[in-house]
Amino acid sequence: MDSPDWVQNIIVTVDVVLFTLHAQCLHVVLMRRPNDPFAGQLALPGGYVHQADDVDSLAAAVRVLRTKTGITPPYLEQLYSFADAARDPRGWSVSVSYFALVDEVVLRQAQVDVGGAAFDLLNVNALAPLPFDHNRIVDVALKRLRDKSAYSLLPCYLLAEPFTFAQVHQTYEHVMGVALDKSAFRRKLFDMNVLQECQGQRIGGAHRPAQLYRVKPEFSRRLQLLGHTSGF
Amino acid sequence: MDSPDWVQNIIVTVDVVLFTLHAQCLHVVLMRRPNDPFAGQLALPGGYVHQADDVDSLAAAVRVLRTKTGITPPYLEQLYSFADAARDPRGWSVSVSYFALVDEVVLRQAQVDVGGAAFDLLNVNALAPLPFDHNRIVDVALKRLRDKSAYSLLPCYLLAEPFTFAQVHQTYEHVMGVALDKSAFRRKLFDMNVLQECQGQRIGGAHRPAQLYRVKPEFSRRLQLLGHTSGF
DNA sequence: CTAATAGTGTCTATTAGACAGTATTTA
DNA sequence: TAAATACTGTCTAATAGACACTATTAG
Repeated sequence: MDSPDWVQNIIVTVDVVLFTLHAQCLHVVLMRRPNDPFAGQLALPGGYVHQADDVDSLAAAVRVLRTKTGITPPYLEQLYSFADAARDPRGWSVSVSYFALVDEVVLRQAQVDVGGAAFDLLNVNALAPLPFDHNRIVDVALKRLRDKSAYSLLPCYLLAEPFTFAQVHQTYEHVMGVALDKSAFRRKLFDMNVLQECQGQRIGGAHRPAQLYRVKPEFSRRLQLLGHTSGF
Repeated sequence: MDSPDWVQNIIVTVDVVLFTLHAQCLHVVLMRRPNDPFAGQLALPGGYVHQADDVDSLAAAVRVLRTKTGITPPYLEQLYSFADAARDPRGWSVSVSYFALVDEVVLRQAQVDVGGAAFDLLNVNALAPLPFDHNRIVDVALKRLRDKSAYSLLPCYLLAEPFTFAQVHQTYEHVMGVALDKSAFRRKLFDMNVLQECQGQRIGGAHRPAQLYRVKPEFSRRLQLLGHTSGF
């Protein structure tokens, strides 16, 4: 690196693509921007990195989500960095982007806690034009989520625990956008050895009750916040 | 994003993990730092983003590599962003990191053009302690390279064209660090349909000459500089 | 019993590893 | 011819999809 005989004046932000499952479809959480640029428009939750408060960019992402949405998601992973002169009208900027998963129950509770309609959900299959390069960020996040879902337990983080095998199966289908053979999927899922059976059975209609599962503690929840490119 | 009622003063750099194959082992290109911090030590080629010159972080990475090593690598991909308060003694910093591949012939030619021992090679299996968090960056890059090599033509970019099947085979083995069955590898490689035969045959010892190949133009070389998460 | 959903077994087509065999060159 | 390397064919074990089957509940 050269000596700084010229001055850098680059904006550094974090943005989070927070996915959830609503009405059997993947949705992205969007917030109405309180300030310029693009005040009043729906955009990804994001914000400046605070040098004094954030030890690193992950901490910044966690803080932004907690502050703006009230959610601390069970899964959060760095996605990509979008860094160029044109993406923000204020000038050269870096967005260190993350993607996150949360179940709808936690999401709705947070929405109540924060006091109503703080954020909106948008179906990923019918995404409105977003400010900055946020459409591109969502596209990259969606691709990453689908790619990783083929060999990981990621979609399980979209479900409230405990959940049934059928719920997991449907969730993978909704995320991947294709039908998955039940039997083959069952083998693959349980061969991953990441779920554990729960006590109690699902009550429902006039049908055979299903076994309940949760993610094993060692793979579960906020542990994922640490390693940034772990397998699951 | 909130209004900037406080001031950001974050250093934004790019760093590149440039791999090559030397003496049948993966090596990383390192440069002796001309300035503080860590002046005189070997480190990854990197530098400040120049807001005036670089349209985006990829352009910054290309410029840094060209300027410092004389190399424009055939493959260059964003790796990860390392962004925290502690990695650089000068303060809160973001390193948008890239990884790149180049063959040793191009590398040596660049070394001559630049005028001698501008850079060093370090075997990835015996990596010295590096300044900043560069060891961690190399680790992440190495993992990414190995993961992607299992289902892509990435290791081909470590070879000078044209090359033989045997060379490709050995290169994959050196990158992955395991023996690969020749016959199965052959099927897999050609099923990818990314190589094309060349005129002429390799001359060598008193043996049957091998067919020569190159990467098909549509998958080849600096096209890769564009799409940032393409399959190959 | 029936209806409905949960869960299992089994056949088959495809794939990857192992490895033996054939082909083509120079000396 | 022999020696060396390039390339191909075939057997087999593991895998994934398709789909038929059994199991367990409420009414």
